[in-house]
Amino acid sequence: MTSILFNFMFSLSEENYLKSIYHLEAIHGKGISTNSIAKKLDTKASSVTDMIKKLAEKKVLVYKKYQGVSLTVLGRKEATNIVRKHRLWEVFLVDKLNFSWDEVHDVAEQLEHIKSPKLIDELDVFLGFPKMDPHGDPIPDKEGNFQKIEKRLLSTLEENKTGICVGVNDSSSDFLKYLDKNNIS
Amino acid sequence: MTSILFNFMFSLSEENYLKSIYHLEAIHGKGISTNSIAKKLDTKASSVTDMIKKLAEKKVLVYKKYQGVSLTVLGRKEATNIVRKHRLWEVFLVDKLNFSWDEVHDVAEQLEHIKSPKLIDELDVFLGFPKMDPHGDPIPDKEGNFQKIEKRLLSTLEENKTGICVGVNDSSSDFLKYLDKNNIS
DNA sequence: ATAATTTTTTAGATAAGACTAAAATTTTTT
DNA sequence: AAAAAATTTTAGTCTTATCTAAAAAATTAT
Repeated sequence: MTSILFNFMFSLSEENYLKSIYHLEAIHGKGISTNSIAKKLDTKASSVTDMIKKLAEKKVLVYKKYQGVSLTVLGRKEATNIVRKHRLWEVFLVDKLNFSWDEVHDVAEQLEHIKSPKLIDELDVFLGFPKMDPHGDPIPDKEGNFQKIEKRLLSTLEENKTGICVGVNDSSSDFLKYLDKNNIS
Repeated sequence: MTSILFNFMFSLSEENYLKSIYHLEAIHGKGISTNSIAKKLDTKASSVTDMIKKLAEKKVLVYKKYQGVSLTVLGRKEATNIVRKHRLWEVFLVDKLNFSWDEVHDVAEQLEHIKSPKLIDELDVFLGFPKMDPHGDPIPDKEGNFQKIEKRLLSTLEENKTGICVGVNDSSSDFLKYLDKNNIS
């Protein structure tokens, strides 16, 4: 009685692979290695090989043995939509349910897999079409477009100069608490 | 990389079994048959036997071969919490996201499995501690208590008498549309 | 350029949750 | 109270997504 997946739908696991590859491509460009995916998902390289074969058959990525993978247009569209859902849910949790920014990640990881186009579009309306999530990352719109935000590392900011902190790279609970203690929000 | 379940947590499938048995007990009392569970979950009796053995080991129900099952206190607590989550999400969808009452069921089926005590408690606060879902069914509170509501069938209502429609037994989309057409809301 | 190391893939195994077919048990009918 | 029918359980198989161990290929070092 495990719920049915249509051809154009993806399992929880497939979605997590797509999202990870998407994030890795954003940093390292095309041709993501098996090992880096394994590290990101805290799994074994052999598991990754199995899954990317399956995802290649589903036309969401291109795979050639020993040469890493790249998302197709379809795969990137799918991944972007998962990111959109994740970030909209984070806004909901912080703006409406009194979550702090260091608490939202695990719950959003679950909520991002809920399948209902109407749900996410209405959530977008309800939240007032936010452009950024609580960590300062951009939220893709329905079509997958989002604004790039000019960001630089706090460590490259000169002493006594000021800036607006719009996001963090390390969203671990510990690091976010450290920022709170130093009045960076 | 399938997400980890702690001992006190239940898989998607386990939760669906608990919920079904809970609903069957509400109608038929203790001692729910293998076949009735199979029908409710649209699965095979042999699959049910496997699962109820597993759930009996986890102490959420009592099972004796050929004699059906009954929820334990722990099992009922777990099931009630799933029902609470389902119905709170239904209220959210209707009150905040412009869903109509005939659209909420499938999405709530997914949302009810999100694991986060804070999420559901804050959602309860955000919605103003609703006592009823959009179908007129009671929403259990944090402790699992809820008010029983006096309900009778519309078919037992005399002609030209009026009443307040608080719920439906058949929540299929077609039936709910039929009600809309006849101005019953 | 060959040896050592690292990465990736293959092969085979496992666990959860479902299935089919057949056996066991209970219930109903006569 | 037997026989027939229905229900439930067992036994064995399948799929998905994982794993370990070993083989293959690519990369790095000497």
